[in-house]
Amino acid sequence: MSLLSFKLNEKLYLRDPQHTQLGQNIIKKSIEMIDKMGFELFTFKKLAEQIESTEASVYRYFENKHHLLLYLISWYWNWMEYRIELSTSGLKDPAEKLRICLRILAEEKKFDPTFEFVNEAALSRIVISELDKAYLTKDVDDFNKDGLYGGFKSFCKKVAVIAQEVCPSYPFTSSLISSVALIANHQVFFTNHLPSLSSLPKDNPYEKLYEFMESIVFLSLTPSTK
Amino acid sequence: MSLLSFKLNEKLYLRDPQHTQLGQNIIKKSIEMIDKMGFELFTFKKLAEQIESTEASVYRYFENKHHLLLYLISWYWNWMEYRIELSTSGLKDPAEKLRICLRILAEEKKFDPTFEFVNEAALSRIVISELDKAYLTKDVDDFNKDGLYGGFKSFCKKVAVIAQEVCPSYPFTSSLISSVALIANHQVFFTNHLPSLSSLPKDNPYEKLYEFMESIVFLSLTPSTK
DNA sequence: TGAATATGATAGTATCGCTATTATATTTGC
DNA sequence: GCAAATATAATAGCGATACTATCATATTCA
Repeated sequence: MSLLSFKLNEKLYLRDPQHTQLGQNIIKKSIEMIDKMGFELFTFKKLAEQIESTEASVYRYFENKHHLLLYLISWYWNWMEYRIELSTSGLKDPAEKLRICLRILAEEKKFDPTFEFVNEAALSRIVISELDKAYLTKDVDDFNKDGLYGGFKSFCKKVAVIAQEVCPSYPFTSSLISSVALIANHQVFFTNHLPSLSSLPKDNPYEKLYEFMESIVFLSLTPSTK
Repeated sequence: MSLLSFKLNEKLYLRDPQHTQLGQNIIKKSIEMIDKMGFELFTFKKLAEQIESTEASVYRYFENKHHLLLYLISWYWNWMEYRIELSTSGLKDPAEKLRICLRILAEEKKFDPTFEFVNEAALSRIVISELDKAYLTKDVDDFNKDGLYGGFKSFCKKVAVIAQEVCPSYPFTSSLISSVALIANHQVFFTNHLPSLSSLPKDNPYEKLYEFMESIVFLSLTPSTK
């Protein structure tokens, strides 16, 4: 059992998967499977076969596969926020803190041994390709009321507060940060699959991605001398 | 029958829906239905009932509902490109042309009587909420090989060429334009449903959305005096 | 008018998303 | 250590989805 675990919104699950062996298996294996086959083809039945359990047992942890996806995505943004806290605590200069946030957003995600049952590299690929499907749904208002998007919203809020310190007079901080958080994902996807939509190098796009994001954010937050 | 029609990639459909009454009904009614119920709940069976035809007949026009969605999205970006051509032809100044492109991207979409059987207002809402689902799929590479994303890619290319004229030395033009094209959609969605992620006013976000996009693009393309 | 083509009507299949029931482990509280 | 509570397994079933197939009937147009 991991030493650290995140307190995720209780409406994301029926039974907390972090606290049982079966639950952790569900998380671990579903990340693997969704990464490999994509969310559409992933089903609780197939998952149950893989973890040698039953469909009914999985349904005791999650209402349905969409809630499981929301759980994984929420976990991801909690993890991202936790890493930003780790890396910026103690620092004073907001511009420096903001650069660290952008670095963390832009960099390639690697396995974090703090959380044994989560493969963050695979999870980040899931977030890249499934994030919008989780949010852009007709149920968005109900889900939002239940706080199911808390992870992403809290992450964006945290970065936006720092950005606002960098330039208190900029009028579009929330939009800028949520846009950049999404851009980080989209541009990686485009680079890999629709390269004509991207200006980043296919092998290791991450450094240039950071430059791109940094220039957008800091040009916006640094009023030019007119 | 409309005077104008777009030449869409032939792999998007099995039989060209623009050229028959049934085909136009399929387009018209599917836009209405997907807008109302969302793509997940939309099925060919329900569509067939609405247009008083049969499931089998619909399948003679489109391989499946995902291809129909790709068709609609492709049509949308063709329409957007056509409007940019209309509005910028004859103009010389690339900065002025680029501003017009951003205006068209940011503005609220209204019914265009040139194309009787397409409700562009509804279609634009579909593009806002379903675009990423259409692109972020495991089949992306196959679809791309067949040219099914041609509409969006061609649109972005056209705008990127103009942007490159504004600032030939900027290294991220393709990324900038594809990002801004997506931002336009996401920010409208966020404003309506997840307002804490947006800085735009809920009633009529379009004017501020334009300002936001304009500032990102022109700050990036206007090298500051360092 | 006859041949080709488009559409309608109907049926069928495998899978999906989910619920229900009952039996068997496993944990825990006393 | 035992009974009671709880978690999981095993199995079945239901309505809907995403198609495919077949055959009959319109419509068009050569």
